[in-house]
Amino acid sequence: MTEQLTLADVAARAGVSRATASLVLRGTGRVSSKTRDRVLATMREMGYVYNRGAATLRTQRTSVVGVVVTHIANPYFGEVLGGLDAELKRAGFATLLADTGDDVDEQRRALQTMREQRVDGLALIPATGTPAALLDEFAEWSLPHVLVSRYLDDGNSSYVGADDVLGGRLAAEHLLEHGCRTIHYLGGIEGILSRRDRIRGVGAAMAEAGLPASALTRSVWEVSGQGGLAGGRALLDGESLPDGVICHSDSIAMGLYRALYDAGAADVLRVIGYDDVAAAALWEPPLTSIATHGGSLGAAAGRLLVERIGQPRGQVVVQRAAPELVVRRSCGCHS
Amino acid sequence: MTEQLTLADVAARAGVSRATASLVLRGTGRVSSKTRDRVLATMREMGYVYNRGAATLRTQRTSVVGVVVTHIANPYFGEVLGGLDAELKRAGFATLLADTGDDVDEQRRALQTMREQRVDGLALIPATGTPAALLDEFAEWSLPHVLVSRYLDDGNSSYVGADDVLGGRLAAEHLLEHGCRTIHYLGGIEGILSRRDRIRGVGAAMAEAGLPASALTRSVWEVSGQGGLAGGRALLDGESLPDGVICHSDSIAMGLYRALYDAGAADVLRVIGYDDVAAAALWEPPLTSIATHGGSLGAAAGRLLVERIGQPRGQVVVQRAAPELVVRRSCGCHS
DNA sequence: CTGAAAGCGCTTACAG
DNA sequence: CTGAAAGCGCTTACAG
Repeated sequence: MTEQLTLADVAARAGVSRATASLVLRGTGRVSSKTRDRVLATMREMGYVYNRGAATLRTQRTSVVGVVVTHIANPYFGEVLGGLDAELKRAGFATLLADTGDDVDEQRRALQTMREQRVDGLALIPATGTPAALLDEFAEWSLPHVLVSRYLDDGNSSYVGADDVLGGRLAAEHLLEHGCRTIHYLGGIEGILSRRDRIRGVGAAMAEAGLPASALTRSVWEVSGQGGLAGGRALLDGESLPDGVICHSDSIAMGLYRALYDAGAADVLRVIGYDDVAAAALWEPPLTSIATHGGSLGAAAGRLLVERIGQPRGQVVVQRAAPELVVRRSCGCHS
Repeated sequence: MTEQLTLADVAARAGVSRATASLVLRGTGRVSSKTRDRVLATMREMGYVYNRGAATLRTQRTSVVGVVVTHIANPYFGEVLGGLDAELKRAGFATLLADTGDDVDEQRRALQTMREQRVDGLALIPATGTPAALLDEFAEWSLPHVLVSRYLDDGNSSYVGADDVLGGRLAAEHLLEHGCRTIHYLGGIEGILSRRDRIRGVGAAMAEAGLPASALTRSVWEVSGQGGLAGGRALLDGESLPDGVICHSDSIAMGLYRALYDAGAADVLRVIGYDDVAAAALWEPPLTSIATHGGSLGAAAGRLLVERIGQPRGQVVVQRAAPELVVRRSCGCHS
């Protein structure tokens, strides 16, 4: 920031032209190894720091990727973000982060910043209520991007997420094996695709087991411990309890258990959570959950994005990772 | 990325010079409002996007701030990061993120990236084992920075964190009120300042209560659920149990409870956690914890950093936010 | 294998 | 109140 040592300074000291110094810096062949070593040594000795921004002006590449998330503090998204960041770093990109708080206007502002900073690509967990038309704008800007975790169906964007239909099915099938005849799907925001898909998977498994559609009930709650708590209380206040509950997230499952404990009825329900966050295994009872492996999902998104930055005209890829049922005890299994 | 519409294009269309267009863009007075409106309208109409990188080359300011953390997926750091990001955004800075995985070498690389990107300032949660000498380098680079959550005592850096001595004291005093005569401090990494400070606070409170130094024991475990689980098992395997346990984090407390439940001894100990993460209130028993309010801590760090960027020669500020004891039931209180 | 020169898109004194 | 010109620190054909 102060010194502003430039390549010209290094070149002068090393007795070469700026062009040669630049060639050495970028490792682009065509320089004798003797010269290279001398220049490199000079750089180190002078404490030269590459000015990436200046290079950007010339090359039109920033080596920065935008990552726009809905809620950093959410442990699951934290895992996704960790995997994403690691993979981007490996490919030589820095991560420009923005948290939208799941607000569409805030997201608009974040995207504007990303454009002004000329990010080379964008990983986006779209905020609830994002119009699919937003993606057309990306195409217009020719901004390579990949959707993560939440899908917007414009048929034109790459996406990495979990196979939610399968996740719902796995949870339901396990509950059915336990003999459940009625299942409640607890929580999640109205209208989001992941919830619809999971419920579809649950419904399919139940239909195959010969259960009527009425055997599957559902309710909408904020995706958080508080949402689960409120949902759990509502469930307990209802006229009849379902045999099993599939929660939209582990945090909802934890809130549900809080309600159950408060009512002195912790073992009255078979419960399955979703995401398999770190605390799930520690919970009492240990939470049976659908693992979606946020870290590797983020890493996959990172790899895909890097690929798209390399070939902007490449194929649209929609990747749905198979989730896994992790059986512990909240479903009624004993280990 | 493609179009590359420049200010010159806008100026030509609006019939003014590039200089005037630039003045309009930056809102730096000296332009008739008629001209301003015309230029602004032209920008909108043409879909012009400011190229911040180009401006940076001239102004030497990037409007980007580096945030280097040890572990994004940690829910507590996620909260800190959220508060930090919100505050930086408010001041017009974008956040360049790097996760070090608490590794010193990775941290070195992250800092190099931050320098190459010419960030205007830096918020750092230092990795375990970071030499205090690192901070001298920052001064050398004249890079405004603030340490967050973990202190390095170089007497020359601004810092925002929780008052750990007080936190330890609050936890101990509450346990003492419950009649505890022996206390174990569970987990945390050997040698880190926060652990030392908390233990000091615990020790002081116990001494004031007339207890001998031997009444306070401690053990070192990784700060995670797995660390807590291992620590809990070790505790149970020991010859005698303490009356109360103060955990270095809520995750450790959760791991401890897993060990207790597995041993069928969930209520044999009075337990206090640390951080008061969202799941603490849902836990069974609801976790009494020391709240450090990660979000507002992050926000405070953001404000301080913005201030330092504005006045690099300003005072060094060390801010220790007072933590609060949140009483729930794991300590033995009944609500 | 190396050097001279133009140019990336802005901002900022300096004239007028 | 507005315009012409220099310059921020790089990279990249193009000569030699």
